[in-house]
Amino acid sequence: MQRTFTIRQLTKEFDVTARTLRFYEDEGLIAPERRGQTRIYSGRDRARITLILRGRRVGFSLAEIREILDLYDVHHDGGVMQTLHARKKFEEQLHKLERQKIDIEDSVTELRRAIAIVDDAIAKGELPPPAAMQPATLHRVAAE
Amino acid sequence: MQRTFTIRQLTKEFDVTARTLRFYEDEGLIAPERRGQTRIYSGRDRARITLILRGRRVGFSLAEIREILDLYDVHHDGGVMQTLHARKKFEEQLHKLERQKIDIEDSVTELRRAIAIVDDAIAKGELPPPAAMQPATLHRVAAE
DNA sequence: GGCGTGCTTGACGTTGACGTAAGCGGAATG
DNA sequence: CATTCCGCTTACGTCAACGTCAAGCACGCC
Repeated sequence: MQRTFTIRQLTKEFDVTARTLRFYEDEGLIAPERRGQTRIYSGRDRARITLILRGRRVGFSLAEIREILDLYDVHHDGGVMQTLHARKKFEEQLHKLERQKIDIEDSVTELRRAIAIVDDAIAKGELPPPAAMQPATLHRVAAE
Repeated sequence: MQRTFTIRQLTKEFDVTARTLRFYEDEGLIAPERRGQTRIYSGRDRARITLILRGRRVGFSLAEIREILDLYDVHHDGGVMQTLHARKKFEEQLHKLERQKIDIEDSVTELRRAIAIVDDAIAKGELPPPAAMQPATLHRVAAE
């Protein structure tokens, strides 16, 4: 099992450009070692990249992602207050995510409905009835 | 029950600025009527705004949102080919959302774990043990 | 008629998240 | 030894999604 990674390996694994990884470093999100000039990424760096990219996919800004990463870095110098503050921040992120989950589930059911309507129309009469689906779906949303 | 809305009503309801709604109009995402100069938003416009904002919250770009809205607008002039194409697009969006849902669920369980660790540390010995949580969580991710 | 208030249309500014181009430093390969 | 790959840095460019003025009309009201 490999303990360190080159920048190329990571760009291929995560499908991002080297520019992106260097940018994240400039922003202080990761801090790979150097052998001379060359960056050497550790497993920890790799783990952080995983978090960053997943955060990105679910719509977090880099600033928010930085906050989360910082929370994981609360170490020895942190008193109880610090720890409690971290806990609060974690919960905030949690709530945001759960809200997003609901949004996604709503969107999913809506898309399933739309697909079902399309399938129905195709199955029945080749061409779908003119205004069958667009008012139906949109006004259901409007009703809420 | 009211059938039309002013721009102010909608900005308050959705907590966005008027600039944002006008911007969406410039981008062709909504098309309110006019009484003279003034915009009059219909229930359909309102429904589309709901979709736009929900899309935004789950991380879609306006371009992607536009695509989805366009799909709902496939009407009378659409043949079977058009309809099938729409169906395909719907399914693409569906897959993207389901992928995001997994990302979110992963993040949620991770956050819950982190919170549990914090709580544990607080409950046991006031100050959390120095390097208890940060390597634990980050290396679990790295292990995958 | 003057005043404020709300809505309008430009046009330019801003922020985040990178892309792109130019040029240099090693190292490996023919 | 010259070339060809990476990789590095510095600096400017870009695109999306609005924000922020500036300036103007239409109105209701005192």
